[in-house]
Amino acid sequence: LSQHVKLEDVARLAGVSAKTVSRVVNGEANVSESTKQAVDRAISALGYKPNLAARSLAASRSFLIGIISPTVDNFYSYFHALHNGAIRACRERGLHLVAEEMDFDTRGSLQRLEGSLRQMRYDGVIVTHPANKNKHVLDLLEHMKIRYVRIGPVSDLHRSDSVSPDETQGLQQLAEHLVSLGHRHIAIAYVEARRRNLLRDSLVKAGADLRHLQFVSLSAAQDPITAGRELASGILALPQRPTAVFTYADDAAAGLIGYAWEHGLNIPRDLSVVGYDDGQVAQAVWPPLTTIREPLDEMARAAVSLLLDPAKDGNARRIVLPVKFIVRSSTAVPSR
Amino acid sequence: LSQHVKLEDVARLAGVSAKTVSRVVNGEANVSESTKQAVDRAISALGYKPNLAARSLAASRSFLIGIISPTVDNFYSYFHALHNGAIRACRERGLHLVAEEMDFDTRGSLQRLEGSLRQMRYDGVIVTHPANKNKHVLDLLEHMKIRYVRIGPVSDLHRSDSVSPDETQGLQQLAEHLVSLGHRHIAIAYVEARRRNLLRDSLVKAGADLRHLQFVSLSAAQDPITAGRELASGILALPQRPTAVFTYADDAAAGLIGYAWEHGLNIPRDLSVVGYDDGQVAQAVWPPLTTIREPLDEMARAAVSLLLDPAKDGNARRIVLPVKFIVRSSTAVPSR
DNA sequence: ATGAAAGCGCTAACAT
DNA sequence: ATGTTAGCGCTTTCAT
Repeated sequence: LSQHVKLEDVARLAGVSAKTVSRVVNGEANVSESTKQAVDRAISALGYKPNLAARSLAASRSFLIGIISPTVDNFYSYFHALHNGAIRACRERGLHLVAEEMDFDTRGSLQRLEGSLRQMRYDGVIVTHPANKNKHVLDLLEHMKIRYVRIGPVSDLHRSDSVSPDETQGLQQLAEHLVSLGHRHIAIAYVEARRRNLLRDSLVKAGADLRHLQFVSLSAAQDPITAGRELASGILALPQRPTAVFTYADDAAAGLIGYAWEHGLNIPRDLSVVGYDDGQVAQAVWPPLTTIREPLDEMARAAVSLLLDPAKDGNARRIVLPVKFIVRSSTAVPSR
Repeated sequence: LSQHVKLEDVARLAGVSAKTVSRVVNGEANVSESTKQAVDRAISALGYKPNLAARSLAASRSFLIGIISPTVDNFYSYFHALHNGAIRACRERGLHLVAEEMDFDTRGSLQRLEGSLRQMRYDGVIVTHPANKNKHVLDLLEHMKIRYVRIGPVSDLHRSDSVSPDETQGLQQLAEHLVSLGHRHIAIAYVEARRRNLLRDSLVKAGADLRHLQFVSLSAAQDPITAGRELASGILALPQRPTAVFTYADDAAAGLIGYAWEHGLNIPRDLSVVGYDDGQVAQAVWPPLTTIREPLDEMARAAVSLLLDPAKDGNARRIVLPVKFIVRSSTAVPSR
């Protein structure tokens, strides 16, 4: 595939003038069916996508829609928070952020992304979960020679610049918090083995007895609230009920807490609960959640920085930002 | 103010070449302090902003950063949902969405917006709350002759195209739901008088006795969760406690529910609760909230449509989309 | 129905 | 330190 296919290239292949190609691209009338087809064939053969900048300049329209909305700082969700941070970082540098939404289920989403990248010619691209783990997306970006930064926990660090949360310290603080409150029987509900292992090791380091820890694996596909309720039901049925539970997401913790109230338990008196994310839900439930917050705003800013000042050597750079452990009233001294 | 100030205009006023102006704009070295100042003066005198498209084309960089994130459908917040809808609607039409974040507190935010609008040359702009009620923003857009659509409830309908939720039907369903369950003493906690009045009238129409309704005004400035807790505390202290409460936001309902559990009340047995938004929080709390959902995705799509096909006559158009009333278990037959 | 030429507003490369 | 020239890739306008 060639790097930058132009209108002219298409015109040459189709054996028509550039203007005719332009007519086809813009769906103007006055094009015979036969030439239209010839042009369409040439376009898809070359993978042509019009250059947005050139188009905008000539047609004096931008093909961009703006949306004016307020800065929302508190109570946000993961992706929204990343977007906010990136928008601000861009603005400070005279850039703008464009969201490329991808549904990974749909066939053709990768192709659509490629088309979009072709025409937008981004200065750089930030890749979040789950695209940051998607081989096809990363391959595509590299093939198109587009600078990109992955955001979130990633393996193969050499592959590109990345910005990740560092959970070790936060999880250690959490472990010490629970142990110092007197918790011994602690349940860990996890989706990723990585985080389970980190927390397990932190708890042991904080003095917990490995034999008293319980691990419950949960599917990422499941709705977190339902998962939290099922988790609660499982825990309440246990002969030796833990006094504290860590869940992999605030939503799951919320489901757990709801189930507990419903069944006459009092949180945190009967069960301490720890969430993850510090999203909107963390403060909406009662009691508000002890949780862990990723520095999403700073992570997004760091990603923009990496994108904008190129590495001196060719090596992939990595920025690691510590998560923040937040104590609220969903954890307390166990009653037993 | 002139419509489209160009580099050349600045150059002429400053008495230098276009290239020199370009150097100043791009912060290149090799510009004497005196000419730099002269150029800067000319730039601000003319209100010059470089044309993004021209710049991109010449420099072969877009000044745009892309961010690839997944489609998130469930559990979203108001602005995020609007953005999602607009992003998709744009994509379907070969456009892209750029977020212009505005913090209305800061001085200079309007100027920044103006600069951004100048250089982006949006095909159209979607204006959400609270900017949709901001005279300065609307004046600016009109003065710059930029097509815009307001989204959300607006007055002065003649002023521009708009897309609004229609709450009457949804609130009527809510009113009938409560009355049919047997609720008579109902509290309405509101921020906007408009919505309070709508609900009041709906309740009366559904057969409620106006004398049994209680109205509690809340400040929009207050954190909704705290507001909900205070609301709960006020309601519990009442001699004649209502059997149902409507709150203006799910967050406030969440605060209310938390306070209730904490003080030994059972929701919905002792008190039915109704929220508004159907955001992430609505399903995270226990019991999940009976609430009202604005069709944010459709509203955003409608806004993009209005932007793209111009009105035949010059009249402002208005699209009204009904909200959806959603029954969950936070409302039930009163126990008394 | 199709083509040729000019130019959108800026920056790159090369002057001086 | 500053100016000149030639494009960037498309659409417009005007031919044919």
